[in-house]
Amino acid sequence: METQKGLETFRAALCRRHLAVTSQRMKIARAVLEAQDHFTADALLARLKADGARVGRVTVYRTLKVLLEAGLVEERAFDKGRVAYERALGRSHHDHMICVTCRRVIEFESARIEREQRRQAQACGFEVLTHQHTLFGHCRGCRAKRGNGSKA
Amino acid sequence: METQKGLETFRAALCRRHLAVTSQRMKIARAVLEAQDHFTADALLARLKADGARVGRVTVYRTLKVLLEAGLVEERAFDKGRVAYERALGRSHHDHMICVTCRRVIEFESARIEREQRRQAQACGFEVLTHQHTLFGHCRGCRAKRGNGSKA
DNA sequence: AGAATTTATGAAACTAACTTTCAATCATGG
DNA sequence: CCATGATTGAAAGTTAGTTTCATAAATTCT
Repeated sequence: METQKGLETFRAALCRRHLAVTSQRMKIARAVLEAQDHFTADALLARLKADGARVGRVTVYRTLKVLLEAGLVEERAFDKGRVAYERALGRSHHDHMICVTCRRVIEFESARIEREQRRQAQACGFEVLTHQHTLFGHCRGCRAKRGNGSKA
Repeated sequence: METQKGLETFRAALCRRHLAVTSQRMKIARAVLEAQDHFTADALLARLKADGARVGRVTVYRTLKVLLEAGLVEERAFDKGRVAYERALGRSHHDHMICVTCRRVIEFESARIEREQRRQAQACGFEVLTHQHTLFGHCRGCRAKRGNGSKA
């Protein structure tokens, strides 16, 4: 499974930063690498606790930072005031559409957009590390339910 | 000036919502419509207070919400945990590159990206209301200063 | 005009999402 | 088995934003 590769990368990241491989850190990393969708730090903590792990909020945040810098998770700003995390390993880069009604998240990918984005950055002498591209609107389902007929 | 047109739109928005045109609301709207760059709600409040206006935080937030729904300002999620606002009137839509070192904000515009984005949304039956496209990285200046030579 | 009713305002209290602090715990080497 | 240093997490602090509610201002009624 991909998780194993991720855990190795995580170990290496800890090593590079002279941090010990502890059971808490490994548990958090494993939970993150196995996550199937977006999650908040607090949701992650809750899940770990529900699974009987003895970890604190602080350690979760600290470990997420390491995972982030190792490129194993990415941060998203879907809702204001809170950060959503998303596993980055084993998934191609993608962007998001958020339904403002039902909060559903639809992923999309466009090589054309990525290419044009790279061109734009290059023109400004800007080196892109990460990016976020999010569309907010109404998903098909919510449009069907109402507000669809007249205004498009 | 564009500000006048914005104030008219704001008045109309207040009217539509059966809200009175008060001096506080007008002062806030004027400050927003005259803002040249991105600002946070608290920074706006501080500026108004510095200018001698007697307004409270609550009224600022409430008024920003009206301005937002009237399309006169847009929200941005540049830094996590805080919302930046940006005047929307009299400016064409644009996206941003944020230098993670110096926090400089560079604006860019790409019809090609907008078009492709619309295509992607359409393919999913998604109706786009707003979007945000932000690149995080190193600006030309910060690249020149260091970390440029070897790694690209 | 003055009373009654409605609406707006903002200080203070609250909340949510983190972050910082620090005493206790744990691991490792000697 | 003790000393040293890293790790942990509870509790306190911080920040951005929201809710509550008493007061103030405006509007309507008579």
